[in-house]
Amino acid sequence: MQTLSEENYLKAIWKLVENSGVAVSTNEIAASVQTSPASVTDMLKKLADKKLISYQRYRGVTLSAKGRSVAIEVVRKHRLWEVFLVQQLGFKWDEVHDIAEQLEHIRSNELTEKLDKYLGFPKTDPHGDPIPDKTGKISELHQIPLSKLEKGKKGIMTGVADHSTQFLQLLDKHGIHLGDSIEIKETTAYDLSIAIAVNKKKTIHISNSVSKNIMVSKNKS
Amino acid sequence: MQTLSEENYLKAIWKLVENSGVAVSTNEIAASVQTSPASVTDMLKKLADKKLISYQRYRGVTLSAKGRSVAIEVVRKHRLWEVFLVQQLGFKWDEVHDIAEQLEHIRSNELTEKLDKYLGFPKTDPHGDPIPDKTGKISELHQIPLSKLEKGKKGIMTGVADHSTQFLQLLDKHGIHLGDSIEIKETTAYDLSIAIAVNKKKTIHISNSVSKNIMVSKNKS
DNA sequence: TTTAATTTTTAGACAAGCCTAATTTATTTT
DNA sequence: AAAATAAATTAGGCTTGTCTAAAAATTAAA
Repeated sequence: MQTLSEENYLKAIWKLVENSGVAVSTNEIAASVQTSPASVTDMLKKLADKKLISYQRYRGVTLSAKGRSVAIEVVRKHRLWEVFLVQQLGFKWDEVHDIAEQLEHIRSNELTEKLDKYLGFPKTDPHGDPIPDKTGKISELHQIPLSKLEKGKKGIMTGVADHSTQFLQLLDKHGIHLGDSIEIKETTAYDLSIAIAVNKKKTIHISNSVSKNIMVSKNKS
Repeated sequence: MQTLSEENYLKAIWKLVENSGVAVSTNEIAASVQTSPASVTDMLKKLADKKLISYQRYRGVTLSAKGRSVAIEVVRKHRLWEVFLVQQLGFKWDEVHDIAEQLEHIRSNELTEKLDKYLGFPKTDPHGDPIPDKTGKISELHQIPLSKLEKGKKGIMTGVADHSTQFLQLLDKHGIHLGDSIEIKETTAYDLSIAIAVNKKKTIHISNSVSKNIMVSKNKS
């Protein structure tokens, strides 16, 4: 049984490892959980004692099988609750993160499974992130940033790399939503900004900092 | 903003005051939150500093207006989540307490209000306990223990005084549910046991320790 | 109304999680 | 390869919420 704090560390480490594929540093974890490096070192010792991570001083951290499964379970709950909040309760996609951060720590396997079933075993959360199944398996996404798509190519928007309220609201303002088809109409080498057609209708102009954070699944031509 | 532990103390004090109407003792609170009297004294000081309770050493405790409103908000959330767990997710009424104990601490007014609406603004939880409304108002129940009903009288079962899994499962086994009509068929002076007719059909015999914990709303004749 | 029993509080400790400041190890630069 | 820089760890402390044992206050009993 893990404490709330331990769960948050494991989740943070999982996300960092997931993105980089290599061992993560104390500083990275500290930035991720918003605490001091010294506090992270303390916690890493505890997690190592509990065999949840593999850790050697000054050498960085990776998750053990057990630690990974705890982390994935937390992520699973977070994303399921986000689906509940948006689909059932009518929250907007930029409003659910903080609430799901709390709900993800509710302890009851039966609750998680019943919620999953209630929601119809969703594959992704409201931001397009995959929801691990009960065994911890996570479906592959085959996404690339919109910024990597060449002129003339089309994709379906299936996710975001930036989950901040600010960014999500910006997409709302531009009328860009999960599932929309996006075609690259124009690219500008100077600032890497692009013009895109959304659902074959409105054409809008977005900067590279925006297109980097829009994830799309490739389509032919 | 209160800590999880503070919320649990306030809830416990509220329930004790609600039942007795008088100031509650350190020992009663200790029994209720399953801790030592010394720990309770420590916490009472903190709660008094925060003006959540009115407290003088050796003299017992009552809630301040602010403390009462925090406690009622926690109870409101607990009972709303119980409705969700039973009505939406299909939990049985004896399975939801521990999960609701966790969910009651989730912080988000918007979540509470949306959940309330989603559930159709229920008046009572799966055990018949009234759900405080958004302003903290709690509807009166007009219940009496089944043991106080005289021979020949009828009532509608509307609640339980004992919320334990054991007791709830016993009622299930007897086929006694919220909303059932109950008529006193026979009373036995010796052991205070009674024979009752449930929904005008099956007649069953129950002991006083059981009838004491079944709450009914009186009906004519 | 003094003594005995009970209740409550104080004293002193401890674990979890966090902090800052100082030190140690690793990495980069020259 | 030595010096400078950056990263990580240790040392020492703080708060919250808990504990046990001892002391004080209240209540009940003789």
